[in-house]
Order: sequence, then C-alpha cells, then structure tokens
Amino acid sequence: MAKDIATRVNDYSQWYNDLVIKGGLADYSSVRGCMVIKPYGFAIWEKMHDALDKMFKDTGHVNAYFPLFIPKSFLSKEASHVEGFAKECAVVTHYRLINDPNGKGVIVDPDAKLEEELIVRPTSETIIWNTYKNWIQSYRDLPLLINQWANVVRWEMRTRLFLRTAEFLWQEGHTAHATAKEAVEETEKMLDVYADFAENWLALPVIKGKKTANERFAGAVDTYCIEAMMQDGQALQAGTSHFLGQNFAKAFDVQFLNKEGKQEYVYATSWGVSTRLIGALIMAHSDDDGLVLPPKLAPLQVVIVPIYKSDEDLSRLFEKVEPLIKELKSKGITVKFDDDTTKRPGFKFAEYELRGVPVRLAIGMRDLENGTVEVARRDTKEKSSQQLEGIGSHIENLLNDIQSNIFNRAKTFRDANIRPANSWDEFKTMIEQPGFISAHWDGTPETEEKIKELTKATIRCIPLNNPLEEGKCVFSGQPSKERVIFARAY
RNA sequence: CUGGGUGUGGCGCAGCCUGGUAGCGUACUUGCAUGGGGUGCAAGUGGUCGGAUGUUCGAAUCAUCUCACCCAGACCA
Repeated sequence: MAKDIATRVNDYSQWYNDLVIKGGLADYSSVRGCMVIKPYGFAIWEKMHDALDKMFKDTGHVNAYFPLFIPKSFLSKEASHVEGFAKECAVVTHYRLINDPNGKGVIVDPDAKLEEELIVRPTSETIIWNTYKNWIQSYRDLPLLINQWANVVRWEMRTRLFLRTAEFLWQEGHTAHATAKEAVEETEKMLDVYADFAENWLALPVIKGKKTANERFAGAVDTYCIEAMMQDGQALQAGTSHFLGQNFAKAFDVQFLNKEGKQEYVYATSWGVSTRLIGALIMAHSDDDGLVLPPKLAPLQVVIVPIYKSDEDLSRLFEKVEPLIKELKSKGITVKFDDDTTKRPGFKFAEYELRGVPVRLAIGMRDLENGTVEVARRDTKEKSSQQLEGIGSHIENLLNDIQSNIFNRAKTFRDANIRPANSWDEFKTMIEQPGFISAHWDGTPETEEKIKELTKATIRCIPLNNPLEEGKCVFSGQPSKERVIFARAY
C-alpha cells in the first residue's frame, strides 16, 4: 500500500515537473536549487503582484525596500527566530576574489574576510525591526504598515520548482501597532486578504486556520495560514500571517511613548506569499494536456488560430476577426492572433492547451463563408461553432464562467476528500488515501510529533470558526473540544 | 552526511556485460508536397562519449581515482 502511494506521488511529481517545464513557466538553472522563471511564468507572477499590491494598498499599506544582507548578529537577537532559520542560511564571508596564484581561474581572497559575516535574508524581520527602532518614537508613529516585494534565500536540502527553491520571490508585510488587539486584527485582516486573493484570483479554495505551536513561524506568538488541497490530495500552505506579539520589539528594543507618556513595546505582525502560489495554481487545476490557468491570471486569455492555405486567405481571416480583436482589447481582454506561418493549426492547438490559454478561437475558410468561429474552452475542452457576430460578449462571459468553474471544480474535489477519522486504525488507513483528515487531537505537541513520525501527516491547521465538538484524541484518547486538519504536505 | 542511480550532439536515450571506424528518436537547416487536432517524404548540420590515470596493438566499453547531477532519507513556518 505504502508503495502504491509512493508511486502515485512520484508520477504526480513527474507530471508536475513536466507541466512547469513544457508549459514554459520555469526551468532548473545551473545554480544549485535555483530556478529560472521564464517570461510566461513571470507574466503570471506580475499579474499576481499587481492584484495583491492593489489589495495591500487598499488596506492602507505602503511599499518599501530593505537590504538583502543581514549582519549575523541581528539574526541571533530573537532566540527562536534564529533557531528556526539557522540551518538554511546562505552566508557571505568574503568580499573579494583574486587570481589563483596557480593560474586556475579565480579564488576567494583569504585577506578579504569580513569582520562580521552577512546573512542573505531568509526573511526580513530582523533587518526591518532594526530599522523600525529608529522610525518609531511615539504612538503617533503607529501603526506602521509596510510591505516589501523581494527575493529571499533559504538553503533547502531538497528543492522543487516553485514549491521550494533556494531563492524565491515573495512579498513580506511587516507592521507595528500600539496594542495587541490591533495587531491581531491586522494579522487576521491580511489572512482574509490572502484567502480572498486565493479564491477569487487563483480559483483556489482554501481553509483558513491557525498553526499549532510546532508548526508556528519562528518567533511568532500565533501563525495563521491558508491551506489548499492539491490534486494528489496533499496539502500546500499557500500563505501565512503571523502575530509576533512583542517578541521582535523586545529583541530590537522598539518602544514608543503612549498617550499617557509611558514607554511601551510595540506589537508586530508579518505576512507573506511567494512564487509558490504559481505552483499551487498548477497543481490545483491542470490536467494531462497541460496547464489550466484561471482567466484572471492567464497572461494570454484568448488566442485566435487561423486555418488557411494561402497568404491571401490569412489576410482575409485577419480582416474578418480584426473588429473582434479590437472589441476584446477594449474590454481589457488579452488576445493574440497567431499568424505564425511556420506552425500548423494542430500544433498550435496542442501548444496553447499546454500553456493553459483559457479560450481558443479557430477560424478557417469554411467559417468565413458561414460567418462562424469555433470556440474552445480549456477547462472542459468543449468546442462549439458559434456565430462570429456578437461573439465578444459571449467570450467575456465565458472567461468569467471558466474562472468560477475551475474554482467550483477544485472546491468539490477538496470537499469530497476531507474525511473524518474517529479511531487510530481509521486514521492510519485514511492517511494512505489522498486527501485531508479531520480528527480530534489532544492539543499536545508530543501527540502531534508522534503522529508525524508514524504517518508523515502533520496538523495543517486548526480551522478558524471551527465548530466545537466533544471528542477523543484519535491517537491518545484524551478529551478534545474540536477537530483539526491532518494531511501530508508539500 | 547515509543508501541507490545516472553522466554519450540542444533535449531524450541505446551501445558497455563479451574492447575493434559513435548510433537512434526528437529538435535544427534546405527543398517539394501538405494545412479543420502535435504533417509526409527526401537531403543535410551538429558529439574531445563528465574528468584524470592505468591495462591493451586498440577503450564510450575493463580497472582505479575524481567531479557533477538525480532519486529516497536527514532538513523544510
């Protein structure tokens, strides 16, 4: 049984890798554990960036930029933070190269050793709080609501395109507040922003919840997350929002004078999503024919493939669809007329399916006579012949329909694969099936750890607004008040 | 670091056991035909077989060493 699962997961990994590479999104680079994001993949990231950036600004945040390098001493100021990241940091120790005395290229100049090593940021809490210290004096300086778009480096042992690479792109929000209540509200607000973005843009249904102490961000008081189910039933953490309490304020001595004239430590939050979201997109919606992209994030939403024999035919076809192209563009829809003469229609059909273009129109000489066009949708692969007249608004509706269809499809799949387990035997059987398990847990890190050790399943989250229910821990039999979500995860 | 595996035109691989002129698929170039679901035929371009040393008349093939990568662990908010 375990072997079957392994095979299934391996096949799935292969499928995923092929999609990323053949779909033209990214490729492995020659640098260990790093990837090259290709223009098509980057275009998706840019769309995500634009949408998220607007949501952040609508909730009162502004952008700034902080250094890539963090002095080593900063990282050690918050004890649990350094413990969480120490094992995966890239460290700069020297600042100069010299010619190899033996004539073999260049070597690191041993005389150019840095006084204090620099860490390539794995996340920016420390450098940012070291800066905030100087920005915050009074309650009038609060709240401080800043976001940064950046790259970070985590020297992971094992990497996978988009899901876990040594370097990745992300945004990280870092906010400072006068009260714990306000900071918690901010944490929850940003979690809602992420959930909203995941569901309405990525068409990815997510479970909002809190992490257990074991899974918490290093240095956080509370970690909130959104968890999504991939098509192999494994969980993917799609975003996190942390309430940091006064941990970083105390570590970096960030105090403000309140209205009563008393010094107080500020309360902090941090929250982030990364290029991992692109991985989530791929694994949630795509099929054996290639990517299936949600129209709202597809770099190209509509492609028109002409079918013709001569150059005259081609220009007649273009003339015929030119008003449609103008109409679609005026509606803000990205459209391409593929007049590449070196590739055949069948090749193009397959290629655009691989790349997940939501809507494909095919038009040939027959259509020219009949005033029709063939409309194909990527999500269901349905094709139909339609009157060209008035097709513009039909396509607009179709794009919306595809967006909601793939969301509903993913949600139906997810809901059908969350199962309650009420005994340890049941749990052990179920964890070998794809999907999430909803089960009672006694609330102890020891039980959580033991379950992970035995089944590789972790507690993905304790869902927010979880219905309370008397029960017994699936492992220890101790009393429990609510069910939590267990799954194997990426 | 532990255990497996792989390095051969851009990409994917065979050849290695049993040493004897480096091959296949794909991509690329050119020509003709074709064009409503990854075109067909023909002719071409392109490789110090990961590296070093050794054995041999002769090494992609055998031996020793070495490097790189992949998979499974350890790691992973």
